[in-house]
Amino acid sequence: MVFGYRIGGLPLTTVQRLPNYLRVVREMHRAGREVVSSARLGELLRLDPVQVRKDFGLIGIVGRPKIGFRTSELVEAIEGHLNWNRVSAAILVGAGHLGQALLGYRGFANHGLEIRAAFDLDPRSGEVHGIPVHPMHELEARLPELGARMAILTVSPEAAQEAARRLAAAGIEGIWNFTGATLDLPPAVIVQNQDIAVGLAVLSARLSAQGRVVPAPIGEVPV
Amino acid sequence: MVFGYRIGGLPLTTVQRLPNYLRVVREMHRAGREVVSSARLGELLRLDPVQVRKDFGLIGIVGRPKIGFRTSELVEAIEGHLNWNRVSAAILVGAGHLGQALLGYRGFANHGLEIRAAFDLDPRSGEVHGIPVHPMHELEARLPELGARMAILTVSPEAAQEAARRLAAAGIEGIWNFTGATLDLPPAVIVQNQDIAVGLAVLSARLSAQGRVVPAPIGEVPV
DNA sequence: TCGTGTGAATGTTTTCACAGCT
DNA sequence: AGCTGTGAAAACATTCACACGA
Repeated sequence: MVFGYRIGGLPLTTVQRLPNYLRVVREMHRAGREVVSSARLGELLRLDPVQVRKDFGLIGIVGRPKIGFRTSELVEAIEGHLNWNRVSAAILVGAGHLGQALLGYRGFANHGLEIRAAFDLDPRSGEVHGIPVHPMHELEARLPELGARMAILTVSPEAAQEAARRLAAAGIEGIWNFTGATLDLPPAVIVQNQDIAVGLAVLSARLSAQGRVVPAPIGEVPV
Repeated sequence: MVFGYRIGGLPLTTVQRLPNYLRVVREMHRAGREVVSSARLGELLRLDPVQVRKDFGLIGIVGRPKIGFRTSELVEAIEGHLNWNRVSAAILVGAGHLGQALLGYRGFANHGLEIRAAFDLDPRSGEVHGIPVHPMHELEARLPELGARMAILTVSPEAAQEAARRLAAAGIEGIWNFTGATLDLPPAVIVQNQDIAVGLAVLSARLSAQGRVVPAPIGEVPV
C-alpha cells in the first residue's frame, strides 16, 4: 500500500471519518445535547452503528449502555487525535484562483489551521483576504519566522515538483498537495494529495454506470 | 458500506486510481511514447506493478509480454470508463470563493466537464471567468435548456441541504458536494462528497503521529 | 530475459451475532 | 428494552509467487 495504513495507531478509514463525526457532534454539543447514541450518528452520517462504536473505541471513548456517548468527550478526543485543538501554522504556495479561495476559507479555524502567509511568483496585490502574499523568492528567508510545519500547494501541476522540493529543503514537514501532480520527495516529508480529479472520476463513473445493466460475471446466474 | 462498492463492475479503489493513470499516460502518449510497462507506471505513481496490471485487466486492457501496454489503448479505455471522452454539461451552485475558483479551473476540459452556468443568491457581476451567473430563483426555469445532469455544490454548509433538495427536484442526477454537509436525498440521486476536511484530517493525523513512537500491540515484541 | 496474467496467500475493513450493563 | 463492547465471520484489497509469451 502507498503508505503505512495505520496513522498513529488508527486505521486510515477511521481517521477519514473523524471530521464527519466531529462536525455533527460539535453541532450537538453546541446545541446543549450531552449524549448521543451510535445509532443516531449512524443515521445522520449514513454509517453502520457498529462502525461508529468501533471507531469511538479506537480513539479511547467508552459509551454508557442505554445512554450513549458524551458529546463533550467525543469532541475532545477527536480534536486531540487530529491535533485540531491547538493552532497549527501553515503557508500557502501558489495564489491563483484555488489558492485565493483557500485563503478566504473561514472554516480552517475549526480545524486548527492558520494560514500565516502565501507565496506566489507574481504577488500582485501583496495580500489576499487579509493574508500577506510574498514573492516566491522570499520563501526560504521568511519561512523560519512563520513557524509553519505545513504547506498548502496550489501552484500549477508543472510547477509542483520544483516548489515542493524547495518546501522540503526549507524544512516543511507536510505538504497538502492540490496540484494533481505526483510529488517525488524524501520519505520524511508527508504528502497528502487532494486531487479533485479523483472525486470527479468517482462521480463520473457512478453517473455513467447509473441505470446501466452490469453484466453478471461468468458462471453466475442473474436473479 | 455507504454505497455499493463496485462502480460499473470496477472496485472503487480502481476507479480512484484511473485519473492518475490517465494523467501520466496521456502525457506519454502526447510525447509520442507508444507503450509503457506496469513497472514504469508503478514507479511514477508509487504503486505496485501488479496492482497496475490488475487495474488494467479490469478495464479490459491486455498488455504484451516484453513490450508493455499501448498508451493509446489505455487513454481510450480509461476515458471510456470515466465517460471523459465526451462532454458532460454541469451547473455550479454557490458562486463564493470556492465556486469562483472552480469556475476558473481550466482543467475540467480534460475531464469532459463543461460548466454551463452558475447560480447564486446574489449574482453580483452576472458572470465569472466567462461563465454566466444567474440568480438562484431562476434555477428551475433555466435548468432544462442547460442540459446538465450534474451539479457542483459550493454553497455554505447551512444552505446545502435546501439547495440540494431543489437540485434533485429539478432533475439533477449527480451532485458533487463540496460543502462538507451530509445531504439527505432520494437514493436515485448520486452524491459525491468532496470535503477537504477529510484530507486535512489525514494530513493532520499523519503529521501529529510523525516521529511519535507507536506502542506495540500487546503480545508483540518490538524489534 | 523481461514483462504480462493470475491463482493463492495475506492483510485489512466491514458486518454479523451476541453477551453484558443499567 | 435499549444501547454499548467485542469476538468471529465475511467481504474486500493488496501482495506474493510463478507460469507463460515474445
